[in-house]
Amino acid sequence: MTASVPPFHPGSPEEPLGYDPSAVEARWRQRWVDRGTHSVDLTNGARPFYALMMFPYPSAEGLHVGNLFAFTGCDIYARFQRLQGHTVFEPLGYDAFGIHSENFALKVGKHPMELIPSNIRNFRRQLDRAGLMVDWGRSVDTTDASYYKWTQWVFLQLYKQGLAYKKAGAVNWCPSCKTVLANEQVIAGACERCGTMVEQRFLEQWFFKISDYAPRLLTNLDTLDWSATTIQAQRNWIGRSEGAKLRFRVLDPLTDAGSSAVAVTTEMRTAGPEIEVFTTRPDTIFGATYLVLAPEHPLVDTLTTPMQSGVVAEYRARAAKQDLVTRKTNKEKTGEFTGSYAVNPATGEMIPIWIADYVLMEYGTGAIMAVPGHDERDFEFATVFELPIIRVVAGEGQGARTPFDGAAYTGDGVLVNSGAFDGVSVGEGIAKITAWLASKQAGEAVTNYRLHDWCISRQRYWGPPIPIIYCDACGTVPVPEDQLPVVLPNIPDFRPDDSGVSPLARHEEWYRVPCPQCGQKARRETDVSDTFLDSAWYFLRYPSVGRDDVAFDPAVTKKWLPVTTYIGGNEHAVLHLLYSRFITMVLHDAGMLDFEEPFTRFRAHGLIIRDGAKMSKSKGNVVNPDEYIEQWGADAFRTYLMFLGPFEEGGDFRDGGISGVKRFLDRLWATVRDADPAASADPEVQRKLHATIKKVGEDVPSLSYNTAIAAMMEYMNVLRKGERQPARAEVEPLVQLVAPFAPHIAEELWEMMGHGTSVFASRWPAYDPALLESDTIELVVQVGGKTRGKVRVAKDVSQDAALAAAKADSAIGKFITGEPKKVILVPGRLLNVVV
RNA sequence: GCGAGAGUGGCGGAAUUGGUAGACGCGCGGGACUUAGGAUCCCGUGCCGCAAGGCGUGUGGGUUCGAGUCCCACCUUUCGCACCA
Repeated sequence: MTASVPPFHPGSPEEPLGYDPSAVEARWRQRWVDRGTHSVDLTNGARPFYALMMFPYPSAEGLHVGNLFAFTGCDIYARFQRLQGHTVFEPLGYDAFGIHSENFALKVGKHPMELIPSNIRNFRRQLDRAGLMVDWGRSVDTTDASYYKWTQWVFLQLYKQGLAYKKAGAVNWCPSCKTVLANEQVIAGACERCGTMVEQRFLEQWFFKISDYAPRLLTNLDTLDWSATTIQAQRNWIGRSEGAKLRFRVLDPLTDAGSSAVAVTTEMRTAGPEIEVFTTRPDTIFGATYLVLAPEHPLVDTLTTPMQSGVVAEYRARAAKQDLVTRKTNKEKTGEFTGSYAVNPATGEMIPIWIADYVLMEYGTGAIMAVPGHDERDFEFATVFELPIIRVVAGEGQGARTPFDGAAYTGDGVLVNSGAFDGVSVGEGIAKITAWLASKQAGEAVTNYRLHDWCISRQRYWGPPIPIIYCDACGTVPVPEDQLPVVLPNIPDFRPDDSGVSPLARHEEWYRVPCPQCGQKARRETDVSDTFLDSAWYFLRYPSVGRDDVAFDPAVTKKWLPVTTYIGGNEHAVLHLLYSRFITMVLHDAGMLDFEEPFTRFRAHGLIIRDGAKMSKSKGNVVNPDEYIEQWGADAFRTYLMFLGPFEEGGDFRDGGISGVKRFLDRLWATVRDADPAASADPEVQRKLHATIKKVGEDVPSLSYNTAIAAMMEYMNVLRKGERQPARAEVEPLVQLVAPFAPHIAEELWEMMGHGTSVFASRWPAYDPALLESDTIELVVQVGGKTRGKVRVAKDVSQDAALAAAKADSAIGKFITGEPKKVILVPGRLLNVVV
């Protein structure tokens, strides 16, 4: 915690008599616990409202302002809903497994099992201090066996449905650290910790078949009340694209090897295999002059001719050695010819088959038909290797022979050099050519998704062991549900080694177990699961915390789920939210949930920045919430965070700004203290009060916290204008409006005004629409579109009367020269006189 | 490159269906109370100008009685995805 001390002025700011935030806040923290204010009756609570926030990773650094910003925003929303008469369930827990904790533990030389509990204690202290309405009786800690028992159970449900399977997948491997790395840990092809160049390894991994759910995950998005940016991100990630799968017949490599002069005709019968490609542009098939397979494509061995086998093997080895990130970033085209040819089903011509790393095994079929005339990447490749480029689409002003000007033409147009399809538009051509090729058994229309299966294996220590046992006789056997949890053993040597498998694989005493089916010697799966699995179902657990016999109780789940409102960061727009939706759908399909979308409403909050940059230790601009809360109180800090800017966009943290919010709370305190209990409300003040109740009541549910606070400040200025003495009736509702933002002081003031129960047991004040308007208004007068002044007139003034009033006003009248050409009256707003 | 968003005072940010641009707060200036003020309270504060007035929402056009808001072109910038065929 260096360089994070904000430049406070020495000495505490002076507070109005009696207002000591730390004393007030301590008192109410205790009362809330004593009175059980935040523990919810899940069985009988009326009008259930599940307010969810994204649970934090309990780091050793402690709570980040970003966390507090998100939690406060959620808490305000939840407290507001409570004042609306809902029974609000606001749980919070800890997402404490994963590579972050593990790496940190390795760095400081402590064991995560010792580190995490102390981090959690510190988090809990900070969270309590912030005044959140959290029901701590129902918290979760993903690293606790009572929780991950059910995470393992979730895995088994997927396994049962055939949605969990094992296959070899590519991972990043650091040969120096001897460990698997996540893509984010690879910086420019090197390991982020030691700088060694990272390689690719193929390891057997467990996957979840989320790709089966791609169409549903996509179409359901239309039914969700979510932030538009989040929906968009999911759409892009799922990446639906329509096109065709086309089959290219391969010429027999043995027959044709080395005889490039052979005349190939469509009549030539060959016994070779077929290559399937995916394309979104089947209309351009007449321009497909070669095929490209991913280096990892299973057909490469069969296709490679003896003459080419040396260079191909070398190229494949190089591609395999390269890490995944660099391969996808490096755009220079490389590749090798396999020596084989295929037949273009449209032209009947012989085209060469290449391999190149710009074709990815994980997308489509791992093979493409290259149309260099109309695809930029293929154009680059064809240029490098001098392959033929044919025009098959002509845009405006182009013809069949228009040369390419150093680039592919990817625009719209009509087909040319395409036999019977010449003159057909691109759009029509896609459908017609697909149908034509389908009639020749050479392909069919398909929809492809970018989303690929979710790899959940981690060759690491700090996670829930995957509940699988391998038996020589019975094969892969799931751990029976009644034998869960598979407890993660406390081992001192949890550092990964060069074996490429989890540290647990070094512990024979742990992984040697009898087969649950036959009793013979067997071994446990030694990989642990991805942290995203822990968080993909935690919201199902909260209401059922304490139940050791089920993951989630059907009755309580039916009452409380799906989540009413989820508020969280858009950094989880894709993975966490998508995985949660997937797991929910799977459990729904298994008949365990009666809904298939877990989060009815989701809102993404913005990011807090400071000095124009994201807060980070390396930039030295991190704010320590403890110091601010100590200095200003949690109420002021909460309100200030919300006042920085629009909640959904984030804000710029400036040290000086909090004083304005604190002053507002001080004035609120003084106003209650000085209020005259007997006086009746001043009509003008009351009008403003009702306008404020309306405004705040509209702004809070739309998360416009900054403008809600501004409105309350504005009201305070009216209330105390010229040091007037306030009437109690004028300030009492304001205390209720402030309550969601600054709950401690609101409780204290509510009590000071003689209420025996919590302000949160009161109901949100109502406003009287009749009080909002007065009989006269200030009408803005423009002359020729320029504002010249304003006149006070009756609310429903006629145009003529308004014009007369404007002329009568000397400051305005002098601009009205001659007879007006046109007069526009916007009732209640303005008058524009055109001269 | 693709997708989504954002450009408004010294600063963070407000602005209903197109209808007083700059709410609210910070900062700054003046005053009151004070031994004192970095506390509190009051008043002021977009820019130019003594004033009348003029000019102002990234740039250039357009629509309109009237544009921060709508349309066209462009510039800058943030975030996400990125050789996705």
